[in-house]
Amino acid sequence: MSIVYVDLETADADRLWDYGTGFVRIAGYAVDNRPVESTTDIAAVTRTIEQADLVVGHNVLGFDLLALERYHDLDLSRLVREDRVVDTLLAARQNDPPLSGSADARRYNLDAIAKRLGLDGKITGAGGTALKALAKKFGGFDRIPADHPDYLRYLIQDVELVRELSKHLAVDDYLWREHRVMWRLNHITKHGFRVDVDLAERLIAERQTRVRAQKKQLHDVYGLPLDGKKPHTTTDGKVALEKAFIDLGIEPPRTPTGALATGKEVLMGLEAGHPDNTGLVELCRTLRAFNGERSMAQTLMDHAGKDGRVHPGVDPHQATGRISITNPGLSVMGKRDRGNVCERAMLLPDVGHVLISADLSQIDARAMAMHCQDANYIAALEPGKDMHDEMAAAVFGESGWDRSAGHHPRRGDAKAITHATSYGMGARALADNAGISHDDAERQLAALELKFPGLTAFKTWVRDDARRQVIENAFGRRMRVRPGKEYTQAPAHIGQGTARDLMMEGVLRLPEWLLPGLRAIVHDELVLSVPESRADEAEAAVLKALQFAYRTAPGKTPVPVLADKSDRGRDWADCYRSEKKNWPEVARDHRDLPTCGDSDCTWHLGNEVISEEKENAA
DNA sequence: ATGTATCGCGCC
DNA sequence: AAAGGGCGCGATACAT
Repeated sequence: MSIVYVDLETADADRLWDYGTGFVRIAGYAVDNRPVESTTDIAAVTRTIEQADLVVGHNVLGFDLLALERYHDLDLSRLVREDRVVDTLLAARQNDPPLSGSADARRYNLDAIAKRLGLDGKITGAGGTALKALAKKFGGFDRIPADHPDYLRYLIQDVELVRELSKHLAVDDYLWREHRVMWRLNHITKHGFRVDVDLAERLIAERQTRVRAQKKQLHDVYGLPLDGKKPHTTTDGKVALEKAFIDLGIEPPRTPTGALATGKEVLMGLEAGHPDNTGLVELCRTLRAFNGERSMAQTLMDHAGKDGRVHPGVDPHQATGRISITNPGLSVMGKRDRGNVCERAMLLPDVGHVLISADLSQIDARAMAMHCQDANYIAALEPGKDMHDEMAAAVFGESGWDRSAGHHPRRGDAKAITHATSYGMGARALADNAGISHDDAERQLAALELKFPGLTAFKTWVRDDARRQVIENAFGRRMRVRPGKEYTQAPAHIGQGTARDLMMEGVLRLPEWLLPGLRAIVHDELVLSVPESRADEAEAAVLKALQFAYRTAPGKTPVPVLADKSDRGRDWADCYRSEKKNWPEVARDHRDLPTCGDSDCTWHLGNEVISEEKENAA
């Protein structure tokens, strides 16, 4: 059994996909207990890795081995398939799971882990690690002399840290599965998502025009500063806004910390509360329009490489295991608002391809059902039933609902209640969320406890279990719960964490030919670019992979996992043209129209501006 | 100069 | 006693 510990020094890590030959500069490696070697003969190290029984390194599946695969023909697929890779980053997270929240994000770099284990941390230099200092001194990571003694010392120390660290990390079955999962998902990074650069640049220009006009209005009418990107959040801007509110006879709204609040909810609340105060309504509307301006087009362009694609990172760092797609953050692109959903039109299938998408139905609820085994809850998730209809019937009664005619009249309220049952929402939040009275909310929460006794008992159990701080989901993922937050976090982590792994089960079931087409994963949704000629076959294969029955253990009642597919899209927004049929502009076809009669249309706004300008000129 | 916190937008 | 959870990104203010 030979183990190779490995680390690479490369050009700027952000340029993995478009740097070209020479990206990998030096490799450091050690075989078993032998001394660490460093070399610029990357091909030789690649062969050493391929021949090893096991290769171990920090974030190797997310970076180093991807680089060797891209530039040095490493057969990574085979290494992973044969369980011959241990990524110590993935292992560290399973051994010592992260808390939720940003405060825990820095616990998993090699330096921090080493120090926790009582080992020496990384060599430091001026302004951070020795490596950063060198890059600064020589003008870039790719300009550090490959034989610089500090450079080599840094590399060698990292390999030694990895080797030492690996002795402290357990490898369980879940972790082997996780390596196969991440190898699959990293196809998203590897192939990238094609960007409609012309459209992005057009949207950037249109936004600039809009924002300039809004800033001028805020300046002229209320005295806000003109400079800066968000003048209303600057100190001077807040002073001017507070004065504006007071002049309008309104006490300035505050955030919990006492700062001036300018968020959407607050402003809409003010508008609704003072409909006759026209000056106030005007101010709130102007601020809301300005707040709503985001720069997704700019973000996409910032991350687009020479290949005209973005290669987002796929990071499973969340406390529940849920996956973040970052740089750019595709998981948070707009979908609910009419204007925002069209931002997705900037993302395209490959040439000759279409985009397809499929999402899992109420997957968090199914995850809870598997764990709690509540008969009523499982029954509500049977194929052909609608969870929210069943929930509405459970709490509001069957009266007024004709099952054969369609949805329960209070299905909308029930959606919030489904979440309330899983995540420990209180009566107050439920009342706000569902638009019902506090008393009603209390009654319904109590009714749910009776209707779903198994769910209630499971939540009690897992809250208690979470006092050990680390709980396990159905697949064996370990998740940390913040002490004191067991009541809400423990059930939530089970729901989200198991939902995550049910989606990954689907990912593992995808046929290999589809993997290069993976473009995004948004928690319960997969997006793929597939050849137009094979779209039928691809859709069938994706739905087959994502749909199965799952039970958490032998003898337990299985719960079906169900999926729906979207439309085939010529861009990502186009995938949702049926789902958003009230917004015709979501469809790609609509963009090809020379004009449309809708004054709020995203695509034909430009025409209108031009005609207004013409009128002004005349 | 660099890192952290806060706010507010967005997503599931 | 009461309690929805999990995130990313950008702009700004502030500390070091």
